[in-house]
Amino acid sequence: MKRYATLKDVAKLAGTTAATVSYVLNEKEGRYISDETRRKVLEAAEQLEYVKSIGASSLKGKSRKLIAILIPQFENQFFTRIVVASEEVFVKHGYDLIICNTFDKPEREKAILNRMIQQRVDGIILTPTKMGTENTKLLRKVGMKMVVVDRPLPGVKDFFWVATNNYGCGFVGAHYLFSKGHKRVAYIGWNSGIEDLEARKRAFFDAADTYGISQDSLIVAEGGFSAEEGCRLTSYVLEKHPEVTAIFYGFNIQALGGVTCLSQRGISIPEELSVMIIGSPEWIMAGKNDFTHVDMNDLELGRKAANLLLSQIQAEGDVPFQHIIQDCSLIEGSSVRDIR
Amino acid sequence: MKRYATLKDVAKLAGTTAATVSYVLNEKEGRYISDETRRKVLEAAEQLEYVKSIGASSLKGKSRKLIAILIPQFENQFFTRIVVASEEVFVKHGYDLIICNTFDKPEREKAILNRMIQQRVDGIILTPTKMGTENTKLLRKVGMKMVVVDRPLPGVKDFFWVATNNYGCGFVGAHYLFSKGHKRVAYIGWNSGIEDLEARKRAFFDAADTYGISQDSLIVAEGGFSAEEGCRLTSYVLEKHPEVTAIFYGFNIQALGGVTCLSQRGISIPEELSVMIIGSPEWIMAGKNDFTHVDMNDLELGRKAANLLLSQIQAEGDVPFQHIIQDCSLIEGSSVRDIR
DNA sequence: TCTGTATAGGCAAACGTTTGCTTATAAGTA
DNA sequence: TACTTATAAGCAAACGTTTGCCTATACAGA
Repeated sequence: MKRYATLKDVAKLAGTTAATVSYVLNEKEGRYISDETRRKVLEAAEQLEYVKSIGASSLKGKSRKLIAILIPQFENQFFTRIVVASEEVFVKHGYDLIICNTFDKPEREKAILNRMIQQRVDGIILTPTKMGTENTKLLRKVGMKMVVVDRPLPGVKDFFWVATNNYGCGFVGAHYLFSKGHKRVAYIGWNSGIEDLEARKRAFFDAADTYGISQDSLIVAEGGFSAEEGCRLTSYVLEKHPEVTAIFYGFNIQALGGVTCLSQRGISIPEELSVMIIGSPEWIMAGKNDFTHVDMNDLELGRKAANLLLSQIQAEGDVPFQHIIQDCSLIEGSSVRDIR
Repeated sequence: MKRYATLKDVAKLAGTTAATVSYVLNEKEGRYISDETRRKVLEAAEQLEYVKSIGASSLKGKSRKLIAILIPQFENQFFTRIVVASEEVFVKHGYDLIICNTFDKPEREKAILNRMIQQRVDGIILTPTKMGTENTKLLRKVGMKMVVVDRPLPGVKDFFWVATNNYGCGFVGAHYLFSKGHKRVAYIGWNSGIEDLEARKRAFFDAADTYGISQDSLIVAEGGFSAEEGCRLTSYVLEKHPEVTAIFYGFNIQALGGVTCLSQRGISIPEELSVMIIGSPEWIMAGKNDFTHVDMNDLELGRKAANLLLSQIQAEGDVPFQHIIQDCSLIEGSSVRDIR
């Protein structure tokens, strides 16, 4: 690889000094530059294909113009949408995005966060793993600008948080099912070990309660976060609890495996079984599919997170901590039968 | 934001010099360090929460450990899969990924590429827009390590290329349709202005030819790259050419809109109309969907691109240019009726 | 005692920018 | 003429690393 031209190279060709070149190229005011010099500098820079090194200029205190975003699941459209939406905001403000996949593994998260500090990024958007509080300790100590998305940092008092109202999502979905007369309902979920996500399940029980449905008629099946697990859990429910009339999927990746599994078994939705899902992956309304689901407005979540981070970065002093909890909305499809 | 501790800070606390600290922390051999000094340095670094600045060290000729990947459509799973797969490879080798969305807009591409040189990334993976040849001129001149993915750089002789055999994809899909007895078939595609992608359409005609089907019985409808356009084009075909028995979608995003539109119109697949699609987005086999399609092995494409870039980066001298063209495979679903 | 070598670590230049300080000329004003 | 001010641009330090070069001590062998 060839060497990049430096300010000095340009200066030499233009018959001036690096300082002058720097002033010309950065269009800094407060310094007098003759038209003649400006022209020569511009010409020389052009000819040598000069491109400044952000690394070097950031040494002098300039911003690196880099934002890092860490998400736990790249295969989950909920997160890729957050990325897309925030990227749009950042790019508009001249920032580039380093996107990393933690695979929900705490060690990966720790390693990546450390590298992001090494890169001296201007800010971080993070959906923490279950070790997030521990892993962000250093970030919080050095005062790295950070916005936490989706899941909170348990035990931490002050942080910027943009999230979905998980309890609300669970409640609105479950409520709809019960309102259509379903009494034997199974909740399929992810045993993530992440407290905040459990709210979906709690809401499910609470919604049942408002309909006077006892816990005994409710089934809960939890397992790993994958389509395969979704299929396995679904099969389990079908076999052990043939009496259920509806399944409530708390997580869209499991739902994907689950409903595909149902179709393959020839179970017709909603005639034989009703289905409700939290989340809005593309497939949910694609082609022959038309699932009733709870939308979390993923894109808006991403935009809010990006703007919150930018406001921190651009602020002179401290910005007061903020928690933005976004509500969800129920999208009615044709996967829930009215059995009243 | 607090100042990060520097080598000097650590050195002062440990009672030594920056040089020694650097040697200790980088575990460089060839320099004698007493256990006592090492201990003190490590302790001081720990205490001050020292994190090295990659920016500064890259000034001294060290790699920045950054790879950029530019894709044109973030909402297209074909590309996000390439990103995921290559990320895994890169991270394993200690590289971070800057992921950017060009939105298929040449100006964006140009601006982003320029910023990537400013960031002095170690290499770039790029799916070029139609102005790619022009926009990568500088990159090629400065000898930036680069792998082009999916679409070629027309007019450029030497570049690393990892792509799908677009002609092959078109042929295998079309061939299958004709083999099932379809004679009046519509091809719905994207008028991208990108030569290489046109191969899909050419293959469609060629496949028809091998079955002795004349051009007159074939329909071509082309438009923009979006689900909405897919729906519009589909409606157009249905209305203007009710005689078609099958639709061949050349691009998955258009297909999404198209088949959803078909379902909403109550047209049953494959009883009333057969459908073939190039690409394997998640929805294609999800839930009630089971579309016959042409798989491009997106993940493998990403892995190959990443490895090709790494081999360039790690090589001492020049690596011979390479074109890797990957074949596709037909996945049989239930969306094509046998009407022989 | 002298030389050689293994061990330990300091000093300072360099990487490519940015910017405060300084100098030099020309033109305007008292 | 002397003093100010506007215009133009050079010099060098600094940012945080890395690394070649040098110095110093200790101990071994001759």
